[in-house]
Amino acid sequence: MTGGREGIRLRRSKQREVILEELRKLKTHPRSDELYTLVRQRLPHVSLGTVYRNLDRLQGEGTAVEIYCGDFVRYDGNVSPHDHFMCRVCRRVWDFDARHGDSPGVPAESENQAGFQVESQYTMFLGLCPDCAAS
Amino acid sequence: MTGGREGIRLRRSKQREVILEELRKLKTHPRSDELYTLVRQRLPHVSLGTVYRNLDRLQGEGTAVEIYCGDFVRYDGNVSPHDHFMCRVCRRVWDFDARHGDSPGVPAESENQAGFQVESQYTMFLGLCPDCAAS
DNA sequence: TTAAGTGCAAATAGTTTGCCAGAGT
DNA sequence: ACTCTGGCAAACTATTTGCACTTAA
Repeated sequence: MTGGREGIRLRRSKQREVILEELRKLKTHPRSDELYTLVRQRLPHVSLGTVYRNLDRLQGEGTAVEIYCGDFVRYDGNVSPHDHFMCRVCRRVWDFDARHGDSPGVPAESENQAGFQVESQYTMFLGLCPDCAAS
Repeated sequence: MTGGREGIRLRRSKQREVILEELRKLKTHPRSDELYTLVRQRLPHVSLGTVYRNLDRLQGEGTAVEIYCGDFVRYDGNVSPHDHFMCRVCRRVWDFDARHGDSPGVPAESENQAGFQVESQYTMFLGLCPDCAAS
């Protein structure tokens, strides 16, 4: 198993490479349009559609993570399990460490609840960021 | 403090009442259009805009909770802290109990991280629901 | 050579909003 | 009466998609 779908030979592309590089550079969990602006500085002719198509593919491969923020989606190049804080005012997202030593929040024991197969999980903390709390 | 904004005298309305009743009847965390369909069975002339306006208001008052599912928002009439499971295939959402006795997932100790004020939190579990796992 | 990937623009779809009529206090 | 609230439809905006052209392999 290579992980790809049957019968489809995947190719690399400069665009996808740059998109992933720029995403990984950031700690800010950018929106698609923010990433689009950055990528365009290196590839002036990329289209927003290409950014969306590749982000969708990266997340399908497990190389990027989508963070749903209500009005839009933010992207995270850090795939390792970690949690997020979202400011209810400016809607920006930060990494947030709230895990205890004994893996809290893990589904009750080993078995899944009533046949639900948990593949991943995340905790979202909501509140005010330092900037918005100050104003 | 009544919780309302200054200078605005809030009124009750039949529409909002019915919307909240229908929302609370459900365990299914409906989308706006699903709720719209239900409410229209009791109030045939409600508009989708009214449903949105009232759901927004209910969540602003803390009477309902928005669950971001990517393409759309789901609503939950259960305001008490609890977690959710979302099926990655059908995108439906269920309540999910994964909390331990010692309040896991709470931000590190009493103080907030670097000035971030946590007001609420939730954990989302992602995976396959029994229905989609079977197919 | 061949089909995956892209650029572009138009289309989609969930949600929001302006406006005026209607209703709660 | 005063003004919050709703109905309706148009507007908005993030995202998706069709199509012809490029390009990796």
